[in-house]
Amino acid sequence: MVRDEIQQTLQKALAAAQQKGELPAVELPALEVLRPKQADHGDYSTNLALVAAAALRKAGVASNPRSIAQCIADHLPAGGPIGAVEIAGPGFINLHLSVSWLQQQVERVVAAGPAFGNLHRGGGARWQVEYLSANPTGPLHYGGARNGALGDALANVLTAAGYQVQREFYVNDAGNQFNLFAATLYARYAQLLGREEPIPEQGYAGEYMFDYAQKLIDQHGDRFLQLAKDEAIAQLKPISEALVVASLQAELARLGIHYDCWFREQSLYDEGLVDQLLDRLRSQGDIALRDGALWFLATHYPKVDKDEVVVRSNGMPTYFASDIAYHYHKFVVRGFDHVVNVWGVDHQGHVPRMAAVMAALGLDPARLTIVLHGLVKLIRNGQEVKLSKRRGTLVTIGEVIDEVGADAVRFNLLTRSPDSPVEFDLDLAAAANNENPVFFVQYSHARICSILAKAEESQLPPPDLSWLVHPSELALIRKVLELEEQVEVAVDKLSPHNLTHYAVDLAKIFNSFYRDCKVLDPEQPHLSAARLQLCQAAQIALAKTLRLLGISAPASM
RNA sequence: GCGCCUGUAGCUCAGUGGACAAGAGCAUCGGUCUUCGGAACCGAGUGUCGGGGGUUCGAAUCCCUCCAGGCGUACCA
Repeated sequence: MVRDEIQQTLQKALAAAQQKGELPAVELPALEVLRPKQADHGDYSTNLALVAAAALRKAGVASNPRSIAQCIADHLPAGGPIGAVEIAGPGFINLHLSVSWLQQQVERVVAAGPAFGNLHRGGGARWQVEYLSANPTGPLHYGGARNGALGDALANVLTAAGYQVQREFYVNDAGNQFNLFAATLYARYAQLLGREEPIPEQGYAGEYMFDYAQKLIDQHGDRFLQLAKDEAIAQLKPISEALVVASLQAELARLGIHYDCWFREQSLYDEGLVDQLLDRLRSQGDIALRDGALWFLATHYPKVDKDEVVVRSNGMPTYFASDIAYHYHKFVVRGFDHVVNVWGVDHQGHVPRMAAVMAALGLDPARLTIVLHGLVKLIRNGQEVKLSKRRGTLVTIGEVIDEVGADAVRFNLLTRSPDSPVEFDLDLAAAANNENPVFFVQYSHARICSILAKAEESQLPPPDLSWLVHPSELALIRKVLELEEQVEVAVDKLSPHNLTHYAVDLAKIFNSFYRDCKVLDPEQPHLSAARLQLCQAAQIALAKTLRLLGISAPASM
């Protein structure tokens, strides 16, 4: 990656200057390579001299940042990525990339192809990303789209960065909600078959329950009506779970989301893992009986101010009991090096307690990262749409895709940083359909593909990249190369939202290049060949960015 | 009450210590074009970076405080 190379080069120049005694050998903080906002400040810059001057001053040595900068600049080698060097302002060292070096990079990008943008940071470490987990009690409401888009893009980015990533959906099929779901389903099933059967109190009133019930009838006829109600519901549970999971899979596939593993909460009970771990924690003094309930004493661990019930006084375990077993399963049974859980901020209260669970299990809490994201407020007709699965007033992911389109939904949600709350106005999104940045980006991609396709008709000489000297050509090369840094940022922050902004930038810079530089010019075959290869590089970078975001990169539209 | 998050252009949002103009998209206004796909390009205007105080050579960015909104603070998930 370019920035790493620059960083190392600067480090060496500094060391060389210190070794020769031209600069005092003082300890310095980590060297920062910056991206100046202004183009005439170079491609990269560093405040190294300013930092060094401050350190010297502290050590009692008089110093001048500008002369330190000059000294470091004098030790920069020629021939690498660095071209012109300037000392500017109070002592910034501004670095311009060398033109010939930039030209060569185009070939590197094309040679890498779809692998361009991949990094070797992960070293194959086994990571799991768990996202969108929910009760299997119906279609996913729109808020889930943000969780899904974020988790999925995160998994893509981590994979590109060299981690071995497993995508997981945790199916909460063990709790009260799922029992209620099965009981409701039974009632709807009976009703469709003509038997009077009220849905349970607090049951799932949504219309979609009739759809599930109809599917049951299609597959199993009326045979559950022959059974006693309790027995029927018990038998219905696994069948209806499979039904719901299948429809979740279909709904999520429309958003481009696929999982490696659908992990059933109930399996943790079936295997006895929950009991086993509660026993273990009890014997090590982290669980105690209080007021008839069993409590996990989270306050034994740092930053936690509340204990948490694991088994209610009525004998029913809470979700938290299975959460303990679940994370044990992730780290110990399956041996993931690191786990990322993507949660809505409404679960923020559990973050410190999960750290306590990790510690109690003898695991390093740093191996579990919880990415929180703001909730989505859906606006329709200027009014907030309240979401409730139980009352049946939900707007599903599928419905929003119908209105706005999967690519636009993902792009829109991935433009925001996870921290920020989102107000999504359906009318606005639908009305502004053609003005959506996602189409701008996709259009640019289609345009490049069209040029590449057209070029196949013409005979061109082998590309000589030294023809690429136009400012718009060089700007495009720079932007293409930036993808690697953008992937790194996304991994560091565990948020891919910078990539949507990068995609818009890249598309814009390509469009300017397209205006300024005619690619296929019969009069200039050598220039055409070089520009064509640059187009290939741009297509590779743009398609890769979109792929990481989970957005389609159409060749025509 | 306490904790976490958010407050940046008319709207939707980036930027979270660096440079004499604070950025993008949309919207608005003006221009380009006999086009390798005009779903394009070029240009213009718009900001008390929620208010106030502080730290720093340098603050939208760090600290304190206040205001506004969201979420959390259950033997719910």
